Amino acid sequence: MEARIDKIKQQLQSQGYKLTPQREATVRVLLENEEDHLSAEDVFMLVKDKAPEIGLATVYRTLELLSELHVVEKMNFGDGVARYDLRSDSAYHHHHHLICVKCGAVDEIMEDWLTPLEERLAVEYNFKVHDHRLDFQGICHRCNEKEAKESADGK
Amino acid sequence: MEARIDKIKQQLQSQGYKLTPQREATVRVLLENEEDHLSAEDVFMLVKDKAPEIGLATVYRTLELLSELHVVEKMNFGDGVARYDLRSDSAYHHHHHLICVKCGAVDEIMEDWLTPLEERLAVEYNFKVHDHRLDFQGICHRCNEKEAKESADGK
DNA sequence: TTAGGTGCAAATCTTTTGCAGAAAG
DNA sequence: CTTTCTGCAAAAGATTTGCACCTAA
Repeated sequence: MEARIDKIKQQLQSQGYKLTPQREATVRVLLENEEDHLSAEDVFMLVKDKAPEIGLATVYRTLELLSELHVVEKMNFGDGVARYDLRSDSAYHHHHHLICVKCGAVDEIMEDWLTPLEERLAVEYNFKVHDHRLDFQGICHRCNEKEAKESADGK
Repeated sequence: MEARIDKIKQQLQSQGYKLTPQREATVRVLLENEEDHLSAEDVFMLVKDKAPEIGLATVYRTLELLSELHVVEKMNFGDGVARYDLRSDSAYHHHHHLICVKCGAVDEIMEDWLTPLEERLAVEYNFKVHDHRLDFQGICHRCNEKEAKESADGK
């Protein structure tokens, strides 16, 4: 974890930015919640535990900055708030979501399924892909299992 | 076009809703601009030509209603506004976007590339897919061609 | 006549910005 | 010192809501 923070510090410094205590606290929250897709408000509340004096505007500014540096990915699931995800090297470009319409959970899958499609896009549409995003809406394995269990119980 | 409006009228009526003049004007704007991905504000301004007395709130309410009925698809490209797309039967479920990071254009491709992946999701992740969304960010064919031309001109 | 619809204005919610002071090199 | 950063409060934008009136079965 410290190694990853150091790396982000270097990324910031190479562009003339500082890793201030507020930014570090924000990054730590993202690191500690890598599984989730936190909104700015979520991050703000978690950061407040570490640094109670921080302002929401600073969180927004930090997330925006990290987003520009491609340290986090800013995304939008259509619920009116932007969500932010730490972008580990291996996740880069191979990062899809399974969004459960029943319980709201967002799971990630890290397989790289789209490279062949991107090649087709270049050839057939003359479109040079920089990045992509693939989300599936449906019923997650937890809800499927729960339902299977309930109907087995004769419910 | 009238046939499609009739169909939407039936969809509304089957749920107890009416196709009012305002709603019809809104649907017509969507039909006439099927290639685009209009924001609520865009729709509002276009609808005003047909029905100047309409209010923005009505447009929002109409788009929301049509969205619930799956007549339009509400989506979000990360620029802070929701965009709405008429959902033709054939487009249903096979509707991907090519978003140009240079000029901002959003093109659509209608191929069905994901069915095999959805089968894998069901088997490997026990995830039952209802819908999906696939967006590519990159450079569109227009920008690619323009750039090719400019470098050919020795620019 | 009754439920559904509408326009308007006000309210709400997320995100951004201006500014004066604080921190870091 | 000078640039970058911060917190606060205000502003901005998109969307939603309350309400009184309207309209069609």
